[in-house]
Amino acid sequence: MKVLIEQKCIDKGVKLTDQRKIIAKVMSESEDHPDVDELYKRVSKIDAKISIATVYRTVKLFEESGILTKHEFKGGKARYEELNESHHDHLIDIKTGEIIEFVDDEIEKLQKKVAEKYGYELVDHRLELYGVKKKS
Amino acid sequence: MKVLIEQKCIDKGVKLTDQRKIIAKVMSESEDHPDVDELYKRVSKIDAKISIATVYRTVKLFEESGILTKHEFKGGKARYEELNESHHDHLIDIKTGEIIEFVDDEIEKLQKKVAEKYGYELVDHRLELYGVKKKS
DNA sequence: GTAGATGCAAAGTATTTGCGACAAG
DNA sequence: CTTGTCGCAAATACTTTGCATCTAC
Repeated sequence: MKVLIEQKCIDKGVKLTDQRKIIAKVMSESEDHPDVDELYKRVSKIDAKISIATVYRTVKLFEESGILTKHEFKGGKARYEELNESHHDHLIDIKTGEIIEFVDDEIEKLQKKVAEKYGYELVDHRLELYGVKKKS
Repeated sequence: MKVLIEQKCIDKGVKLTDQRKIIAKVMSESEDHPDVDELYKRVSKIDAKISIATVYRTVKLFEESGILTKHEFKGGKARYEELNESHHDHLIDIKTGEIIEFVDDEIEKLQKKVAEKYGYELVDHRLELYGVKKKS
């Protein structure tokens, strides 16, 4: 069963205000990777009085609390996605903007190996593939 | 022998103004990945009258002409690097900001394979490793 | 000579912040 | 109660652009 962001806030001791509950709900229900503007539009439908400053403050707070993760894909605004157990990278369709999530254990291993080769411990990484759909 | 950016401009039919020659020279001589501000500082030492708007316009032009490449590493400003034959990715020291360039053919191949698995032709990619130096 | 480049300042984006009012625990 | 949050508008950081002038080819 999916753990709601609201529950994660409680678990992590993040104070729950009405605004945060709405933002949490909207992000929990989002299957895509909305940017702040899009998220603001969605929460505004539920409560038109929420300010965009609160949305910015909240996504930042959620990110720092390990609830959301921020992506900055090429040539776009920052987008947010719920952070859950399963790590994945992204394949972006440069024509349509569609985003496909993928996992490749072998690439993960090789990344760690590269970092180690240079005497580093891998703390974070970013792997994005940009492609166009092949005609089949 | 290293091909200067100025020569690349001639080859690609990019008009060479005094300002562009200076920016080309500074980038050709840069071993690092300067952001626009840093580049502006460097060119200002040669010609203090160059405006930052010209620097912005020029890096964009050079990027579109395939002479420079732009990086937007996590939590920083856009940085530029000369684009040359050898593709490479980056390992960034999150403590010092040091950037190490690396190549891993196996990762490259796997990326292409992942894209193909989803029916895409890989057009571009971004791979960045963020790490901390290990005590040896 | 002319299309395109430049410098300047103003405008545009995305995001952050100071502050007084307000609400969660 | 009291600490932290909110809404608002102003501020910031980075980048782009309109316009009159200038310059490479």
